[in-house]
Order: sequence, then C-alpha cells, then structure tokens
Amino acid sequence: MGSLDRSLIAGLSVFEGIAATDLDRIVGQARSQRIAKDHPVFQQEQEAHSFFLLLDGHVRVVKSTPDGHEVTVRYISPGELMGIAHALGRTTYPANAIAAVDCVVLAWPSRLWPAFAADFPSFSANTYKAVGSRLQDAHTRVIEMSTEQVDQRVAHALLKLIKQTGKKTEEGILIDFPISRQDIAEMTGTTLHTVSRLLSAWEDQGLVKSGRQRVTVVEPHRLLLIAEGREEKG
Amino acid sequence: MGSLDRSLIAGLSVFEGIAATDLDRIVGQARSQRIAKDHPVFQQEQEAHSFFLLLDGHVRVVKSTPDGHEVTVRYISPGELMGIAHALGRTTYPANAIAAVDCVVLAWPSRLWPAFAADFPSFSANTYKAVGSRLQDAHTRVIEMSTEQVDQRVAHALLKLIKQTGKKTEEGILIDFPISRQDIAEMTGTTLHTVSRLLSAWEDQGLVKSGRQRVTVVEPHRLLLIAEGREEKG
DNA sequence: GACGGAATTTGCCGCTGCGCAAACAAGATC
DNA sequence: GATCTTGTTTGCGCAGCGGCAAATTCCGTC
Repeated sequence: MGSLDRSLIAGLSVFEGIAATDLDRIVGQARSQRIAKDHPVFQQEQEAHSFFLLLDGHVRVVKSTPDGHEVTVRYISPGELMGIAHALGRTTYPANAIAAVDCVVLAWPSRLWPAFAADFPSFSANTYKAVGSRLQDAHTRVIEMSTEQVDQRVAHALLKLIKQTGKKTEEGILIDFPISRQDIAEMTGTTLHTVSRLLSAWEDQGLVKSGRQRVTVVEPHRLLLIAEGREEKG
Repeated sequence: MGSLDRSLIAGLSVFEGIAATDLDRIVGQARSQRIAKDHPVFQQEQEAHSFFLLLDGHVRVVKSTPDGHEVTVRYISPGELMGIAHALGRTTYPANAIAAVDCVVLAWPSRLWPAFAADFPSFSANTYKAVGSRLQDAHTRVIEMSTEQVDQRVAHALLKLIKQTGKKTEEGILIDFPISRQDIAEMTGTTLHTVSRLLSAWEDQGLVKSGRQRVTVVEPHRLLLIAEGREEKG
C-alpha cells in the first residue's frame, strides 16, 4: 500500500502529457486493491464511491436486466479506466464489473473526480475521448445486432477479443483469459447452444481451436470473411 | 442572418448557467440555416466543419453500412446539439443527419469548439453529460436488441418517440413528424413488412391508430405491457 | 378528375436460430 | 482415485420473422 509510485501509470494514454510530480500526486491518492477471480469490482445500481484503473487482469462489464438476462457490454484490459460513472453524469454504477481472472486495480474516491478533471486537462480530455470511443463502439454493436446474423456477430466478437487481448501461440491467436460459450453468447445476443454449435463447426473447418473456457483463433482471415458475410456456410 | 440573439438559446440545458453577455457572444458566432425536408444537415464520413444546434424541426440520424443497410441511431429534437464529432475525438461525422421535416439550425465552425469548451465550463460539462446519456441510450438499445423480440422493440421505440415528441390529440398521443414503417424498421432492426403487420394487429386491438407516415398511440399503458413482454399476443 | 409514384397491407413459404433435454467431458474437491 | 460440479456438445422440433410477390390505398400533380 505504501509502495505505489508513478511508474504504475506513467505511459498510459489516460495520463499522457501529465508531469511526473502530478503523477505522483495522483497515484498518492489511490489505493491499490486485489480482486479475486469472479468477484465484483463494483456493482450495478450501487453508489459510485470510487473510480478504478485496471492495472492487471481482465474485467467483464455486464448489465443485468430486470427479467434476468445478462448482456456483456465490454471487456476491460489493463490500462483502462472503469467505473467512471461521474464522467457520464451518474452517481451509481451502470453495470456490474466482474474480474475474469485475478486482478489488480487502483481505486480513487469519486469525490476526487472534479479536481482531477479541473487540474489535469489532458486527463479529462483523454477520458472524454475514451467515452466518445465507447459510444462509437456501442453504435457499432447496435448496427451489428440490427444487420448481421448470429455467425457474423460471433465472428466479429472473436476478432475483437483477439485484437484486444490476443496472445500468439504456435496454434494461432489465443484469447488470453477464461471465456465460456455462455460469455460469448452474452456478448453477441444469442445462446450458449448456438455459440457451441458454431465453434464446433468452425473447429471442423480448422478455423478455431477451442476447449473449456479457452478459444484460439487459427485462421483470423477466414473468420473475417465470415464476419463480413462473404463466406458461404459449410 | 443579422437578427440572431440570445433568446434563441437561453433556457436550453446545454447553455444553462452561462451569462447573458456570453450567450450573445456565442450566438454571434453562429450562422442560422434552413434545411428542407429530406435534405442532409451533415453526412457520414464528411469532414466535420461545423457543429449544430437544432432550433426547430426534427432530424433523423442514420448510419449506413457498407452493404447497404441503414440503421437509425436517434432522432434529434429542438434544443439538442448534433454533429459534435469533436467532442468524441473525431474529425469526420459518424453518421448522416437528415431533416425529417423542414428544419432550422444554428451552425458553428468546429474550430470554435475548443474555445467554447475552455471558456464555458458549463457548456462542456453539459455536453459531456449529453454524450454520457447517449452512451447509456446506446447500451439500452444493445440490451433491447439482445434480449427482446421484435414486437417488444417496436413497442419500446414507439413509447420513446411519444415521450420525446408526442403531441396530445383527441385520439391519443401523436408522433409529431412524418415517420414511415420503413423508418420504424430501421430504428428497431427489423423490416417494414414486420412493422406493418404489428401496427395492423395493434390497430385491430385499438392500441394505436396509424396511417401514411403517421402513428398515434391510443393506449400507451397497454403498449408498455407489450414492450415489457407482459402481454400475450392477440 | 385522371394519372403516377410512393407507402402500406397481406398472403405464403422457408430458414435461422432458440428451447428443451439428455449425454458427455473436464476440472475441482476431498 | 472416486465423486461432484461446471462447462460443453448435440439431436430434435418448432416458431418467429424475413423474403418475395402482388394487391391496395393514399397523395401529389398535371
């Protein structure tokens, strides 16, 4: 707890262009926190007491509907902010954030947000840019849901995941955290059964290799063809 | 062109808390513009030379996909900003904005954006709040597309429209601009045929009244039941 | 008032993909 | 190593809804 220093956050795009002494001040006001796999970082509808920076691990952001459906909004990678309810003009968290693996985060009390935004223009500029690109992601998502078939959406989701957190292996590009068929279904608006059928079919064609909570994309290029609807079903 | 004054924008939430003299300065730098029905305010991928405030009329924001699909992102009502690409960290417009009826807008050159944001903290705060709520709308949309059936989505869309631009008539609540079955289909990710069938069925049950590019909701409460999936199909 | 174009309605067919159910596999636990 | 839990696979049936096509109605225009 006493050993936090600016090297943790220097170089992250959110803190780009901020002086070293300011970075120290910023980090000095954070507390670091471990979140065990499958535990929440924050929860939907809760008072947004803190905002967070993910230092290590992967976090799944999920919205629950009143009727029991779960929709995965996005995955957070190291270096990204989360729980920034105040930047959206909210006082409660809009979704659940669940650690997909053991994670390390920095947490700041929300009351510091206005001061950060005022004192560090590049911080607020970078944050709002991030919000802007999330808005565009969300629109892309809406368009995909409106115009694409399930196989295209699942293909797009896998491509996004390997782009964001892909790790080269000798077999192909591995999604670098445990992800179940159910998780993929919640990202794409379908059911785990349909995802399972698709992955099985793609595995037969040598496009992917997958196992329990593990997916490796073997042929990204052919997957892209499916994502864009340019390949007939096999 | 010479007769613009602050009364045009005073009282709008985006300009809340800004002094009268500043409002004059802001309006003084705008030019007002008429957009005829079905003409574009700005177009997707174009250089974002200006940002706009809708003074009168209704504007449909539509994204076109490479394969020829059109998805309606939102409708803009008087008092709302649009084309604020710079607030999202973009230099081109992300979508087409089409006048649903004859419109009047104020336009500012985009290069004024940074100065506005710096000089009028409440302007930038209000804008980012608006972006935040659009992000939440987009997420809501994703959730609806993922978990709801077509009839629920169309019901939700109609409810949103009457909430935003509903006008009381003796028959019910009228959506106060021309809107076709095709338009509703593009808002909900379905086809005009399905929308037509749904509206016909609902008309038989007395839920709505509709005609050529006109929809009136007669029984909002029962429509809400459908939107929430609590009513069996008739 | 007749004509032409655009929006809407409606029938029919077929496919995508979901629901249900049951078997199966892979880790986790003791 | 035996058992339990959790994730995955797969078959079968069917319903929601999209595609196609044709008829119809509405409205602007000449």
